[in-house]
Amino acid sequence: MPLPQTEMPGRLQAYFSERGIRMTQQRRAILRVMETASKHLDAAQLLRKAKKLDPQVDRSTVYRTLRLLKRQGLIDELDLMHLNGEKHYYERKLNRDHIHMACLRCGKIMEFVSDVFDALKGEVERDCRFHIVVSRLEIGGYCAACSK
Amino acid sequence: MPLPQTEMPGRLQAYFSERGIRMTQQRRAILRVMETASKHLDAAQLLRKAKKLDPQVDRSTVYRTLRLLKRQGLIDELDLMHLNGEKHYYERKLNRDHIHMACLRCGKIMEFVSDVFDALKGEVERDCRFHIVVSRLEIGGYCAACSK
DNA sequence: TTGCTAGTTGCAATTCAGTCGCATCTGTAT
DNA sequence: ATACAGATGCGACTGAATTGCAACTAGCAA
Ligand SMILES: [Mn+2]
Ligand SMILES: [Mn+2]
Ligand SMILES: [Zn+2]
Ligand SMILES: [Zn+2]
Repeated sequence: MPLPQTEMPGRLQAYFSERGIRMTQQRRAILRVMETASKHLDAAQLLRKAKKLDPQVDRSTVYRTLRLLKRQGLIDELDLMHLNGEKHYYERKLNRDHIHMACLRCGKIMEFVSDVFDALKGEVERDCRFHIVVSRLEIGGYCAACSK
Repeated sequence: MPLPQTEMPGRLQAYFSERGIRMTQQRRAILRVMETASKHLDAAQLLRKAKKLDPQVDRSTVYRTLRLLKRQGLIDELDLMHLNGEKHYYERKLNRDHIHMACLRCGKIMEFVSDVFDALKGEVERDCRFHIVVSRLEIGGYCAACSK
């Protein structure tokens, strides 16, 4: 009978074992938060949520795990226009890349998936002979509600 | 006979007077550096260069002027994939937006202008009814030389 | 020219995000 | 069970950026 923590491993945990990356209590908590997060989290929010699953998680472990997840290409790092300080935000990398729009007035963050974006990346790879690993398109401006 | 500092005002200085923004010795130095910079500068580099024109320029004035230039839409702020610490980079906003690519191996920064990029921004404005003020597409990956 | 004043500056202290060194601990392979 | 590479917690630290405040000055009006 498997332990509760290892039941239904999320995709991030699955990647870790596939790639032979060591799993720890703290990483389990952090990965679970990243997996179930509904929105972009900064490191402090991630720490707070992870501590609820395992009070023993430390800030430096959060940062070290974020670095690992970035290196593995499992998460993306965002500025979200640094509307609120210099911190960065993180989200799971899903199948399809998306654009982020941040409203400079109300702070709302919107996401947008676009074939044109994919075409643009294809153009860069082809015309610049540049092998893309990670891409971030972040747009600042005014949302529909704030535009008028 | 005009003073040397006011001869041939650069475009940034011109914008300042057009918009009734006060001009100071320190701002003159900072604007001149931004105008003549051949590449993306971080705040510390900008400070060093500005000090050569006016040794009296202070770090906080550099940051305050950068904030002003950003608010006025005269410069863009970049991460350049934070390849070298958490600092940000700045460049004059020119007529045409461009994409930044950063090689994760050799650190080279490349720029790329693309109609597809412009089309993508058009799509965002139209489909999301989002009024774009500033946009940043930053790509990390491997340049042609480093790809093989 | 001369003052006036709102806006700007320098400075030092401060905040804040993120990193690091090291002793200790633990996941995993044997 | 044991060994040990690798991960962790802790606290100190770094580096980027901000701030409060007294002093200064650009730009304007008299
Ligand atoms: Mn997102
Ligand atoms: Mn950033
Ligand atoms: Zn809005
Ligand atoms: Zn390269």
